Amino acid sequence: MRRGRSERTTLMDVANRAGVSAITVSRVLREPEKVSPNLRQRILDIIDDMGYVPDQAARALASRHNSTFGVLVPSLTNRAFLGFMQGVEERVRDSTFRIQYANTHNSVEEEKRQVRLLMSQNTAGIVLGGLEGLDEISDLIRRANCTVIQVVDVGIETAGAAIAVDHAAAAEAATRHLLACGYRSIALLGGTPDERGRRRTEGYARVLQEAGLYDPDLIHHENATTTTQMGCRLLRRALKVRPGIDAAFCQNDDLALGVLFEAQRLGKSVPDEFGICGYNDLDFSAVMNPPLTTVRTPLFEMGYRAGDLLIRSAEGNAIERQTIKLGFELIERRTTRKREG
Amino acid sequence: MRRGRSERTTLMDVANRAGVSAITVSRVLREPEKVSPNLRQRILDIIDDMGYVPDQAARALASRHNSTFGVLVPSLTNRAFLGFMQGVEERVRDSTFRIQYANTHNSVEEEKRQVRLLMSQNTAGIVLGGLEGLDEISDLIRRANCTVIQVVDVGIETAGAAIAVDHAAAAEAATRHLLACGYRSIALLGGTPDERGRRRTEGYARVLQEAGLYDPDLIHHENATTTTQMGCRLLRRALKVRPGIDAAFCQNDDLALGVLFEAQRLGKSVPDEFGICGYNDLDFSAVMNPPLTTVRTPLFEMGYRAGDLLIRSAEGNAIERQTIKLGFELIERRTTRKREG
DNA sequence: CTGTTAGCGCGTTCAA
DNA sequence: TTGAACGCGCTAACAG
Repeated sequence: MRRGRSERTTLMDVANRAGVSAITVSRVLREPEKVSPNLRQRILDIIDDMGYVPDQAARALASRHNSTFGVLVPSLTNRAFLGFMQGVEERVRDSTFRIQYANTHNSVEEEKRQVRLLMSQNTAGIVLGGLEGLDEISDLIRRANCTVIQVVDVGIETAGAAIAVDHAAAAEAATRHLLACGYRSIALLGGTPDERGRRRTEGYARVLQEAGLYDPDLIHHENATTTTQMGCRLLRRALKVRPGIDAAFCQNDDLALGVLFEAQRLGKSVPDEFGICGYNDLDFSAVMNPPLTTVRTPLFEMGYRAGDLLIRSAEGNAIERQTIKLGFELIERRTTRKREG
Repeated sequence: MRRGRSERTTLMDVANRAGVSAITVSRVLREPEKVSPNLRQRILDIIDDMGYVPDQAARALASRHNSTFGVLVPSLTNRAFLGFMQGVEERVRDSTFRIQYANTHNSVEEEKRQVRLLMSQNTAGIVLGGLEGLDEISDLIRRANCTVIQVVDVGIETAGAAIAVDHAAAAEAATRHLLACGYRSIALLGGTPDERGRRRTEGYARVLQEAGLYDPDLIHHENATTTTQMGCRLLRRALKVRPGIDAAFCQNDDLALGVLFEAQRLGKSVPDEFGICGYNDLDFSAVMNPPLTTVRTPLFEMGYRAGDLLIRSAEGNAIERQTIKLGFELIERRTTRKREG
């Protein structure tokens, strides 16, 4: 039995054994209907017997295309991106395309490296889930020989097609809701402030400024991906700086979960004494005690639409520079009081 | 300006512009010290200016190797795998290798397809995070022309190197702990029962059988990835079938979180009336109210070690058929009573 | 339905 | 330090 780094079986090996030419074996694999049934079956048996696996590098080189999509996400630990990835998968799953993910760790440099790597592989299409270094990367995108779908915020100039959500407006809606519930000192808690986060912060600040309630000392970030433990820490920190805060708008539901736990531990009753609003409507949010008021972003759909654009483009449809704008929804549950009036 | 699917810039284009031969440009990229500084810089400038990106397919075909590792996980939604993936990343991050992930959706067929795809690309190494269809896949592994690291349970025959954890023993420890706390009717709650899950179930069943407390109607699964909402549903189902259950051993902490929420809603006090033990010690487990008793598995380290094996192997070290066995730890927190006696 | 010829873009090998 | 010739494994285009 062969083992380890043995020489690879090639198309030619199979062809020799079958007594046909290489192209016939190639056809059996790609256009089986063009080969007579008998011969086809005989070759398939030989392929199976020899354990032949086509070399994608050679295939990609010869045909000048590749049947995998690259999906770049800035973080693997942020559950928001998981919802997004599931959407892409769902759409791509029963096509002939495969997906490969890569993690850019919120780094523009890494993102550029990964985009280059994907381009180097003649990837059929790329989804860019991040939102950093847009200027630096748009040059790369323009030069790409494949479709690139960007997931961005509204109002951002993109080099190609894009899926956009208005994060600033979503944050405004959440902040307005907290005000409408009668909360007056609303903290903003978040992790590494990426572009999306900055836009949410803007929306939050705008509403509080209008209401004359803005205070920069209400804003707290840690430089890492959001976690539930971080939520606990941020609430303590916020309370230390401004003991009078009566609500928190969290940049992600996992933070909100931690805030709830910590508030309970501090003896603050939610929502009466302290209001919490999350972001993204993750799995656990609906079943917490009390259930979490949050902003639902169409994570899955964003992924699905991105996958759809990729596939349609790969099938030869021009998708050009369209930007698909998707909405959000404020889900009022029980971590905020009933609205006044 | 060039845009869209323009012809790709090749090594030859760069060489022509520089007035040198292709191989010199190739050397600038791979063995810069072998090209005179002046020429090197001039070529680098041209490469930059033309936006040349080497074609990995051609490179892989010519050199017969590739500098990316493939990491296959059965699920993206299971946070346990995220910890694992982070471990791999951490080890691989500042090497010259890149990582590409693929999701096998707990499907043996998909796993085989992905392994074939990776092999087709002459991937430098593969990590197999799943644990399904081992027999069917070991043939593929043996034929692989790259190192394959499997993440498995102890006692499983693997074709190559492996990282193993004794899931049955971990489940035994958890179940024994619940018994020691005085719980007598212990439900087992889980998602899609993969091989790991089956082994945990075995460990759980063994301990309860010894104690004369085993009852198949205590075991509940849903055929999907575990979620917090699933935890709520499973607890209700378990209580409907056996109203007298006084504890739950959950196959994953997110289930345990849901079980806690649901128990609170049902007015059951945790840990006095109802005990909960989780699995994996996820981020939120330490800060829940009350904090979760759980089994900590070395997810990050498993990934780190897998990445390490891959790199050492790619650097030419023989890593052969070793199996690295890693331990687990029962973390006693407050969702279980103090042990009796 | 099957085969022949040519070449994808690069790295290896050997020579200058 | 640089280059020429060749081939990696496969597919496109055209023949038969």
